[in-house]
Amino acid sequence: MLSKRTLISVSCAILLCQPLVLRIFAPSEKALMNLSDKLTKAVKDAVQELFSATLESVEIQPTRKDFEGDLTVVVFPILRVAKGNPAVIGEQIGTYVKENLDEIADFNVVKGFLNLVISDAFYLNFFDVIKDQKNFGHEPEAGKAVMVEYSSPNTNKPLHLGHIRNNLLGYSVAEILKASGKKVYKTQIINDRGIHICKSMLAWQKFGAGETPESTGLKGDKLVGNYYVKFDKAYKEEQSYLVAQGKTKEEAEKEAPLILEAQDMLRKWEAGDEEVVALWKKMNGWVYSGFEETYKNLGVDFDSYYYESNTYLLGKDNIEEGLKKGVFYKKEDGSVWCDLTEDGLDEKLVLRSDGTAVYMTQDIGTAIQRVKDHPDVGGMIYTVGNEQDYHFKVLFLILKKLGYDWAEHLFHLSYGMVDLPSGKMKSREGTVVDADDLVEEMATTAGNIAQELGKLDGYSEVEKQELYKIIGLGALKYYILKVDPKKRILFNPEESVDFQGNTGPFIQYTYARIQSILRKAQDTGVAQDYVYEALQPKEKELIKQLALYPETVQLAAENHSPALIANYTYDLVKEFNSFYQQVSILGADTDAEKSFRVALSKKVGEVIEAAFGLLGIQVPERM
RNA sequence: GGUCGCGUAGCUCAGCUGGAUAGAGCAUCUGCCUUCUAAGCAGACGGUCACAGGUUCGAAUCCUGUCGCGAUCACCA
Repeated sequence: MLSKRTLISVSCAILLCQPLVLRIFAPSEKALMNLSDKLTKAVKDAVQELFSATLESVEIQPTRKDFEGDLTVVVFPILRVAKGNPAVIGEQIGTYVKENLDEIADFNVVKGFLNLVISDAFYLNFFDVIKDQKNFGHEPEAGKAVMVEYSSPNTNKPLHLGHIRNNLLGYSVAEILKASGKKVYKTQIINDRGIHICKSMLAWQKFGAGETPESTGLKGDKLVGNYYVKFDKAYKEEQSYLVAQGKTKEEAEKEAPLILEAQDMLRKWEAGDEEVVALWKKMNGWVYSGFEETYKNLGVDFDSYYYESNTYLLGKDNIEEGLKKGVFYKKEDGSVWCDLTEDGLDEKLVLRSDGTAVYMTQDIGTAIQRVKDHPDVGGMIYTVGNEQDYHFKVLFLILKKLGYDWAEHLFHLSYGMVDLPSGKMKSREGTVVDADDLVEEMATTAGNIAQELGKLDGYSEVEKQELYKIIGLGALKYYILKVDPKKRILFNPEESVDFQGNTGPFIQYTYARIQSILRKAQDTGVAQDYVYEALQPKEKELIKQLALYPETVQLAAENHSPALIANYTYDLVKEFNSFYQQVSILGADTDAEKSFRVALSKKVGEVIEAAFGLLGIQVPERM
């Protein structure tokens, strides 16, 4: 049920009450809307007229490939109001619908399925409507804004493959929501304070010998990450020493000088100690510029940043408020709790007995602060791994209890872990797949393949490198985004990501092919206008697939699932390649055919580009 | 142990709100480049949809239970 929580309840409602294949979202696409509505109405009328019975709803689905037809009416549910043989009833309804709707060219009945053939004229008309439409399938902004939080890294180590999934998902879902008609704010919360940050600071202070990104040539986040690892190593050594002296493991962990020093540093930081704060600023600055570079490489961006160093004290006032409202209660020791047992959850601490905040306190405060900062926000999406499912369940419930209207529209975009064949990635054990390295490797692989194929004559070295990066990133992003976010991903660095079949490069390749045709069409002066009447089967299939784009965008937004966009694009591209193979475009027999096919190819290219844009994947002119 | 999620072809994944013979890609095998880019197309092979019940005219899909994998159950974040 949680996964059904959605920010776009309006469009959701539209989708639910119109379970039809062809659905409309822009006024100019009325042709399609009319068809699904008309068909539903016609079937109802048929049942009324033939059987004097009233039908509540009509189940219509796309006709399966193995049967003749475009849309199929399932007859079985109709049997409830009209008793009889499904084949006969199907035949009767089919006859009625064909007689009463111009768009229905023919029909056939197989078992309880009434397959309807839609006229070429209808499809041609539809294509004519969308042909020159900019932003086909994307809706203009309307209603309340949505805030999408993603990335949210710690500033003590570089980004890795896990962050990549987070970033790609968050960015893509944000873009999909925009396309579905939402104003979106992309944001993150940067975990820039706390004991873990002090660890790398302390290690740098002790062992760093004044190293800087400039002096070492290392990216700032990498440099700081190294010191985080160094701290851990030295800390472990101290522990072994203490254990050798007879201390227990737990005692050693607590009493090692390094950890005590780090804790001392944290206290100083919280007290605003100038020297510590200066060091903190310097090292965080290094990390931020390192992150910026990675984000830029990945092609993701943000509209605002929230820093935990600013927000970690937030929420206490809200706890006070909650106490007054009776949402929370205080225990004898002064700690504050929220009782969620009636909701099937536990009691949750929201303020420590010493009055300090916990993670939950902060998240409550930050959520409220965000809406204050952005008054048009009506909901939020948190892109955070599924290990925090419980945390967000509790957070959302508490915010609801506190009575915020936007709390009804919070969604935890929970995703599965990215694991290696060896198991979990562990930064301390050096088993992480570094984000920058991976992006670079992907580009290198793309370059190797491209060189073998040798189709890039005339490209400069710079252009080639740029292209390799587009393809490499395309492969990586598609590989990650085509999987349902909920599922965990097993990533094997030994087996490189595919570049053939259901992959990003395959789709990019198709796009490049289309551009090649369009360039030639331009050069040879193919006419823009045409009069076309009879569609080839492959042409029809392509138009049908194009027609699915608008609803796919809405569905992806509703389900917060880039995977739906990826799958759609793959289907479109497969359809196009099949068409490309079977039907000659520039070598068509007549000018009308040629013009129509060029226009069709152009539109397919535009939709590929738009859909891939929603995944954050670029498309190349050649490859 | 409680709670949540996942389990579909050798591998990686689709399968919408229950509907027709469960679909793709990779891998293996067969064809197709003197015609628009072969990162392609066409085809073959491959599945007790984890297991057992139930609801239904109809279940991979919904319900219950079992098993397996993962996550989570802190005055950590």
